[in-house]
Amino acid sequence: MPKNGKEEPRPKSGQPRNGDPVSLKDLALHLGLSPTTLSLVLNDSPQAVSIPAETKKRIFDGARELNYRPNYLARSLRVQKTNTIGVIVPELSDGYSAMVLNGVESALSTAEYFYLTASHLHREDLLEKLPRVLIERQVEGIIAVDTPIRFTPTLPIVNVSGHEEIEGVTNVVLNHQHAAELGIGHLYNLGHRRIAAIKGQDFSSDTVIRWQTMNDAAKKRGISLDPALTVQLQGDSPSPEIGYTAMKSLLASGERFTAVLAFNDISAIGAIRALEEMGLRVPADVSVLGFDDIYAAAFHNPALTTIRQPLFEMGNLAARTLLARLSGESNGDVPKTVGVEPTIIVRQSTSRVSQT
Amino acid sequence: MPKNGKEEPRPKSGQPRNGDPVSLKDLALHLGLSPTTLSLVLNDSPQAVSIPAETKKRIFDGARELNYRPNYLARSLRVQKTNTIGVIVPELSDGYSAMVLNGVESALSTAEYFYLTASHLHREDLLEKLPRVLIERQVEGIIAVDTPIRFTPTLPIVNVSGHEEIEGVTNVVLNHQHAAELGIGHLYNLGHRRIAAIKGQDFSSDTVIRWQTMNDAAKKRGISLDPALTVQLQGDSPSPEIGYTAMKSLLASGERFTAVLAFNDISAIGAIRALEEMGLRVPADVSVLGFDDIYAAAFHNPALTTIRQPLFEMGNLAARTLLARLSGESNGDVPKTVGVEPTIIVRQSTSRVSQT
DNA sequence: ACCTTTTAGTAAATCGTTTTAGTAATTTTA
DNA sequence: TAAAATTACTAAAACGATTTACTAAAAGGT
Repeated sequence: MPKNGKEEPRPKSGQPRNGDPVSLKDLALHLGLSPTTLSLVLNDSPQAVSIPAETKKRIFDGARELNYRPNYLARSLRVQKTNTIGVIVPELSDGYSAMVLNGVESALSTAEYFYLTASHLHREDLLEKLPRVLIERQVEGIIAVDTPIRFTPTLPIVNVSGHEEIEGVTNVVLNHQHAAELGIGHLYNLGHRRIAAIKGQDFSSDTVIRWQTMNDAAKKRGISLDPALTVQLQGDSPSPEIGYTAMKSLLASGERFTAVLAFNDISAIGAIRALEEMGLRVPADVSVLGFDDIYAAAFHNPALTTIRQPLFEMGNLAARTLLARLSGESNGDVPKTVGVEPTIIVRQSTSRVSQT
Repeated sequence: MPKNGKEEPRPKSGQPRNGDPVSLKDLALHLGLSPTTLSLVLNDSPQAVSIPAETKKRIFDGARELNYRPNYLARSLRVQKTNTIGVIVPELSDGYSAMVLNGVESALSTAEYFYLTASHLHREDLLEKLPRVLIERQVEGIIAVDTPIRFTPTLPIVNVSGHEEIEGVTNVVLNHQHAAELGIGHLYNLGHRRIAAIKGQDFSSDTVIRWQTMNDAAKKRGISLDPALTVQLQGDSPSPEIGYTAMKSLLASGERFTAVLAFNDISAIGAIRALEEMGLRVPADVSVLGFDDIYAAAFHNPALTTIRQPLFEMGNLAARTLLARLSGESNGDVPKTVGVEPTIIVRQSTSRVSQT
């Protein structure tokens, strides 16, 4: 027969059994001690040295018995620290963001940080609103992925694939010049001179720099990327569809080319489909170079030659950089950029230009 | 010349300009009003009717001017509501989780909820720990994705592709029986009788039920899935690699078959590579049936015939179900399961069994 | 002219922790 | 044996909101 008169079965919807959560005060009452003592002991504070081991044990046992769980909200409010950051991505299902997030999480989890994710879907209103609501939720910093910064930073920001120089923002960037050298160099060395290109969408952070560095690398070799051989991805679907559509429209123009520089692997895969529907063989008739090296790249048919961008690493680095800024171990200085290196993975979608 | 003596430039590391955030008290002081009044007005509480429009305007203007942002922690603590849920997934980069998450987010954002994501990486310690720390962070409910429930629910849980019946847990499940009928039916109707199968890993929630329903569907047609033609995926890489390895080992056994039932599209893609390396053509010599219908499936070479699982929809439904339970609009009842239907997408990786 | 109602607010309690500043009892030191 | 130090705790003030219960002044009703 239970004797505590407090127990009114509060019928709260959806919740399975087990009454309301027990607070520190509840536990203190139950043990006949003050909340202060419990807090000191449970957090192993230096002031707890004077508490005898027996009392400590009583406290730990009581906590386990009553299934005490500290309320992180209350704690965070008091200590002014949430161990939470915000992550803003364009969209989750595009593979790119997921890989970066994976790296972010890996770095955060070892630091006991959590993160709130928000997708802006390229909508201007969300680009303005999401940082605000994340800040209201007291995130300590924000990692943006392939996302333009449309607000004035009031806390540490790290932007993966960001290229704008903004006070308070650290950009994690690929060495695009090197990437272009690898890509153009590879095609050039295989004898390709008329190279078609699929540019990224305007909303993609990398579109401009990629286009520029690719052009530079081409010029350096005495060739150029002909505007007549260039198409741009349209729409924000994460499917190969848009690469397919882009290549279709290029093919419709009747221009001739021996290689295609795709903005990413996804669009390369779409482009290959379009080429093959036209009766063109990859790589025999046209070489296709991807970018990113997503999981599917190695197993596509033909396996994609691609420029590998270390997405996990970039996310990981972004998180580590942010944590360093938060912990103050970077003593106050905000790196403008941190860089990562691309590599070229040569597979079956590119080959020497045919001799005919 | 600034005259407020309060302004000591607190040199906090990493933070760009702009002093400490302004609290309600700060704003109240600045306006010569009490925090109470501001709170009433800013939240448009019924008691604010007696506050004249002019004062209201003063408050709103002041809030904008000082860039006041309510502290969500404090608010949540007081009103005992966080508008936050936890999401537990095996891993982020496997495509499956990302698609589901996308659906989850879509449903949550319209309800002004945010979510904390955590990956358990199939580690037992994390399966036990993650729910606990999420609960400490006062999430109102948890969505688990393809994840075993290793704890006693004390708050509403929705498990996407969960199959255990647990008090307090709603499972969002595919109609696996229907899926098996579609899959086996399709292959059977094309004349296939010796069907190889790639089973999922033991840690995948769907492995058992899928295997069972596929066997049932086969039996119903007077055939059976021969254990000698069955292999299981090994390892937790989200790459086609493991499908490739599985198929390699099956081929090494020398058994003959005309079709392969893959656990998912990713492994189907790996399997196709292994088959082609053996000189077997897909679908001419062997038909391959995928599962999921990920973005890459339609653009693979050959395009994958696959059983579509509406992952976005499942995530969306999971979130909507959880929100309904939280809001109490489901008045307390906890649906054991909510179901979604598969469809078969016939493309180029399956064909009529050859007449030879 | 008195009572009631409305207007325009405010003080204080509260959410669940952490932390600062004590205190009373005991033990140690001089 | 008195002063100082240690031991074992606790009361109360934060953190930044929301909310309940007030109050004082003005307006309205009769």
